[in-house]
Amino acid sequence: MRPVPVVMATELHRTLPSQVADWIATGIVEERFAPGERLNEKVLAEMLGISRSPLREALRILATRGMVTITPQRGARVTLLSGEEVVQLFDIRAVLVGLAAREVAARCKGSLTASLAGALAALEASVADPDGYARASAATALEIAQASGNPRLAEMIGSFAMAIGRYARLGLATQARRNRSLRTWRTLFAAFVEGDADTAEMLQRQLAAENRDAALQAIATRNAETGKTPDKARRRA
Amino acid sequence: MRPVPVVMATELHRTLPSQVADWIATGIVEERFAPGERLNEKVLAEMLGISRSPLREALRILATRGMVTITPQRGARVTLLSGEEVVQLFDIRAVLVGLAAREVAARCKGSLTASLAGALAALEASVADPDGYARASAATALEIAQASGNPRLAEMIGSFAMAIGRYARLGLATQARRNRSLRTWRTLFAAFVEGDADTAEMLQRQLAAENRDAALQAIATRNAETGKTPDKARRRA
DNA sequence: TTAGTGTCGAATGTCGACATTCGACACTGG
DNA sequence: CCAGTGTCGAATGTCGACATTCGACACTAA
Repeated sequence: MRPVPVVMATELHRTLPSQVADWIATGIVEERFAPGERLNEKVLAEMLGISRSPLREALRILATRGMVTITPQRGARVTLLSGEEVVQLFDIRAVLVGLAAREVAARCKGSLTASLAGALAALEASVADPDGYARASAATALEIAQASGNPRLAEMIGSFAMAIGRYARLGLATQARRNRSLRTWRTLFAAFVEGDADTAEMLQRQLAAENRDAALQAIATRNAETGKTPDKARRRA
Repeated sequence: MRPVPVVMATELHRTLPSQVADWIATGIVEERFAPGERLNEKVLAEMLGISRSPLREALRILATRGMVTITPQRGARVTLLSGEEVVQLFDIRAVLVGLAAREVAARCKGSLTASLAGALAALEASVADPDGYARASAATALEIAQASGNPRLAEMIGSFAMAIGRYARLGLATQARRNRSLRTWRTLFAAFVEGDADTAEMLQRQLAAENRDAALQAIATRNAETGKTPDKARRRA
């Protein structure tokens, strides 16, 4: 098999493991790697034309983002979450974005940042497109996180977005959900300009909770259609 | 230099990088490695009698815990946090333990778990001992996190405890602070048995915020005595 | 004296190979 | 026919060596 030229040798601005991690992450998001799928080190390394060392580091990076699960002596798999675990991750994410919203409200009192305004505009523009709105929603949360002035918080929220993005999309599949979501976003941004930190945190957590429930329901529906019990179907690919 | 036998070859229950990570982490907590100190891969590997491969993985593990900062092409250092960064980490930790407290209140309504009761007893018993109380405090937070039924949350709170433990100790150095802290703990546990999730979250966040402020003040005091501006003194060891 | 530049050394990044461990399949005995 | 066991294969874990890059020091010129 000839190496796939996804990693440019001339692209010097990032380290090799980091580039590889992003490539695999993109593959996971684009569903080229299925949840639960085994990630063979040798195969992937040869596919990319690199050694196993940087590949292993890439897998570790993805493990910290929660996108890959590494089991000692048994290798790495694309993380497959049970319904319960999805709920738990959504809950953690909810309080994190709540904190970010609180900080933004305390900072942006009076006027909105250009990037925040742009994020809201993107939400308004994409409300009819399920996939686009999901992307805009995640981008807005990340924008808020970055505007919070807490880099570590932004990093964590970004990681969660990657890990549960697949499930977040499920929760925004219907037009009714997106309409309701957009309304809450508008109220949240209003709280930003008013500098109301408590309300901002509450709204952001409410939004995350709604997304959680909608995603969970979508998962349950899908499982009922597929006839599977994914909580137990976590062995073998 | 003869290898230091800190890693038992017969200890099979954990992987080598994990053991090495814990050994270094212990060294950091016990201040055998100073904040900002360079961690030379070759030196450490020879010191432990292992190769650089497992050592590098250990450093990556510590990086995910926030105890070590890895800069590409420049190696790993023991994380040295500025006052601002300490505040930011405390803020994130505050909402995480708040979520844990909320879950515990929803679950433990009526009666306390044995381990939770034990944690409170340990707090009561160690209120006169600064270091002991700090340990008991961190242990209690971790106990609550584990009792929340959210493993990922518990893992994250544990990581934060390791990363900011040094600073948390500073905030509990005075008897007055410990007395006030213990009073809040008592109220929090009362909220647990009453099943009052909102109050539990509020109290836990309040406790974390108090610890944050006390730690920050202690840092400022220490810096004034040392005559340093640590926010800028982050270069070289 | 100082700014700039070149070289040197050391540390990290990467690689290929060997060692070890786990899972699967087949075989044997009951 | 089934349970148990042994062997085999493949994948991960570890290692030592080479390649590359960054920082430090010394040298030169203005």
